[in-house]
Amino acid sequence: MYNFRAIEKKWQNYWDEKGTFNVSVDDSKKKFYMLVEFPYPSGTGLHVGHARVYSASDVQARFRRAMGYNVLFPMGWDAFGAPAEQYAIKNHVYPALVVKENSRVFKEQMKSLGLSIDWSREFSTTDPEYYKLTQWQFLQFYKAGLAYKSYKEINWCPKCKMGLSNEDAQGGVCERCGSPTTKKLKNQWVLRMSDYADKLLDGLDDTLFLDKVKTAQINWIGKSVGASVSFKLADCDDFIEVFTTRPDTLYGVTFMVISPEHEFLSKYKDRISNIDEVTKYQESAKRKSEIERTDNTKEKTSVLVKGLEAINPVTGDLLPIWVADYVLASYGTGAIMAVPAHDERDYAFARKFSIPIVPVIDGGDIDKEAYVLDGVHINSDFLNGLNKDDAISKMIDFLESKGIGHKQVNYRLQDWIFSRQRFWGEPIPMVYCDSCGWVPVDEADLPIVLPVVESYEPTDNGESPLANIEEFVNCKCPKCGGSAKRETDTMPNWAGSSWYWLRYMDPHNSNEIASMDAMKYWGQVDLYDGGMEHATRHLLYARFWNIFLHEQGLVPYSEPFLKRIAHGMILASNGEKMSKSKGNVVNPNDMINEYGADALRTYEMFIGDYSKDASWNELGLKGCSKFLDRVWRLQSRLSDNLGYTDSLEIIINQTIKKVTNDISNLDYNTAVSALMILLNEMEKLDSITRSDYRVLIQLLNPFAPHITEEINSVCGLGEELSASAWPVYDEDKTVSLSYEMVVQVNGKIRGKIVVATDASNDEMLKLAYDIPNVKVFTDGKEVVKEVVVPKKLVNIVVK
RNA sequence: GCCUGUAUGGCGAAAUUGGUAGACGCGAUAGACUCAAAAUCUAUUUUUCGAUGAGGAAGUUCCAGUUCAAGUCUGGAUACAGGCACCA
Repeated sequence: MYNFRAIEKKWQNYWDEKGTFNVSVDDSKKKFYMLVEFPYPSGTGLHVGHARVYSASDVQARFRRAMGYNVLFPMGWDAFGAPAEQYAIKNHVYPALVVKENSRVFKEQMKSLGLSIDWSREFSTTDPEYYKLTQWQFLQFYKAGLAYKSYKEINWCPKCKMGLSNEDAQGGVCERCGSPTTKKLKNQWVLRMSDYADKLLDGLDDTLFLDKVKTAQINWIGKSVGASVSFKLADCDDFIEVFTTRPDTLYGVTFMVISPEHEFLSKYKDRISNIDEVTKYQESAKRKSEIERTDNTKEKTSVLVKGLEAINPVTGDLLPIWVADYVLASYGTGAIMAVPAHDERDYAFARKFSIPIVPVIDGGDIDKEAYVLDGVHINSDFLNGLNKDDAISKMIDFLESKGIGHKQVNYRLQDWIFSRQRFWGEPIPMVYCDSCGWVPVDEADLPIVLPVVESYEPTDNGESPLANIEEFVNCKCPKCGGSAKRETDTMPNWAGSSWYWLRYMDPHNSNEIASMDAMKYWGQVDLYDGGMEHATRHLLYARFWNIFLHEQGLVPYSEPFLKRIAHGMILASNGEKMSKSKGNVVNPNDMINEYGADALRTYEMFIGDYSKDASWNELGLKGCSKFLDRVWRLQSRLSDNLGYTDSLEIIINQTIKKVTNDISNLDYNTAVSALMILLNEMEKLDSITRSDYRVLIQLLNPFAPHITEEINSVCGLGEELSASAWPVYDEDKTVSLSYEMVVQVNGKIRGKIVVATDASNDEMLKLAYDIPNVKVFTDGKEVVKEVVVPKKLVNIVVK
């Protein structure tokens, strides 16, 4: 066993002292920007899942460097958020100190992995110099009219006095303290992201995101084309507006459903005879999450709103109005027209509450189930006999002519609620003045710094802990100079991560996000690696942010990321998620101590398809450590000769080709396997040349940078690997002169024979028929067909 | 529930995208070296019939289908994973 501990330390110190991986703008070189989602520096330290992702990014960075690129491979910390705040509340420590300590540990661990990061560009989203610019960018959103205040509901735990995510409020119970949660209406800052829905959709065409990532984004935006229709209330000159993708089924509407949050319930409370029942239902809805509310396996609950009725605009029929929580206030108008004959949910609802079902599309048997397929219209007056598309456009024309509806595009994408009632986030730089209203902080007064205090206890009324800190809250109005109060909401965790890749390009610039020169040179992120769990929100927020900055002339590209990929997770050996509570977390430090960083990196690359989850198995790591040991011991076979050994020439060229392609395609596991095969071949020989050895360690270098650099140095094989060009292969020398041809009869293998690579189809057939075992299956049979696949196989079809 | 993925030996996996299923690694078994062990090396290792040979049969979650040929394509089912807007 070679002394990996000393070797790894030696090269890590060497790279550190020399600044080997620090880069600067260099117009003479093409650039490659390798970005990986920066971590939240938790107190538990790095996880082997992190190690896989950063190792893979490092393989890519080292490979691209060898390919001649000027590679930007930076790292930083996404450190605002609840965990640091919770820790701070409990231990009365300023959260910045927690962040400092945690990120120090993370950095140390990353260094011990031998990552080729340019550490001169490190920052944390919690640095005042950084969040000053985050605040500045918020002001640009505000000044462009994209930030507004609006009342939005949040999950609320009355005991913890905290806003909760849906996950933390699952089943109407606070995950932290177990007490029942409710909803609270808060006046929140919101960014007008839905205005960018089409831009976010169209921009995807200019990217090379993985298809599943694109699909996730497209579905999240959820564009649908339909119509807005106004239903007049009976006895009243007011209208319920609905969005529907099927205005052609208007003749089949027999009732309407509104969400418990619908404004008419309070507006007309005096006319609703069963208002107590309705109010009770509204309360129960507050305890449910949207997932529970829209779960189709659960029985629909609903209350008839007595005293309010709407009128079907085409039939003139009176429509009962129901309130039900499966209708969400956040989608469309918070009200729907129900067509029970042709919608499964409406059908189940109508059946349960004995509401009439009127078929308007021919087909199916509506006594049994809703008919959701296409057909011609019936019972629909002027639409009768038309197909779906024609009926939709004719109905929209009709609605427009009557002034009670119009064509409309609807999005699932909502505006971005940008307020959090937390201490540990970027303060939103706004001031409320009784005479001037909301006023933005003067840009020159940024950053609005988080105060250093002893207690971060939450408030009783749902305000941020900042609201308790008077010296923070009280200020002068930037406009009139009168006394005013600061906004105490802070920004969501997503804010700091919505522009961090720009900052890496010019991290010490104190005047602007980054200089235009730096942003033009480093350009778009060439490869952005992150988890699938961030493929919707983070990626959409970041793209929205960047598109906006581009429109403001602040950044040179509209789309920030050229290619976004998604890696899998590392699971415990039993396939469960690793978590502290289950006690199954594997610490990379322990693995590095026992097997070395090179072995850990190689194993994590070899463990399986990078895009898929993989279960941890220490025996696999042991195997990779053995592999590196064998590479080390190959030194004993090293001769003084140069040039590839004749018998290795083809496999060396094949391996260069395979490893090059595999790393480019992120097929790290098969690249490692190809290197193992090459090593197996070399070990069969008594001696290998210096060129043989050098090419092996060059190809292995991105995976195991320390041991390869050491072998290269002690054997004097050539220039330092981190400064060497990637080996090239000769295509002609990747193909051998002969191959094993497969012979099938009726698709079953009946023989194999070695054939010259350049054999003609006729020669292949002749050799196939000559095989004794093939004769057994063809003799006396009629040959129906002969299939010849050059350089592969022959299939003889007989009857 | 909805959206998106995934499913291959005892285990992690591969398969040039319709052309030899199981490369490579782990584990296991047997052997060499050793007083012995570890380490290392060699051989075997999908199941089954056959004699440990030649060879045959079955086999990529399940059920159908397309094709000379299906892990790969089509339709349906099941299970698991990720996301569902204040976890990061």
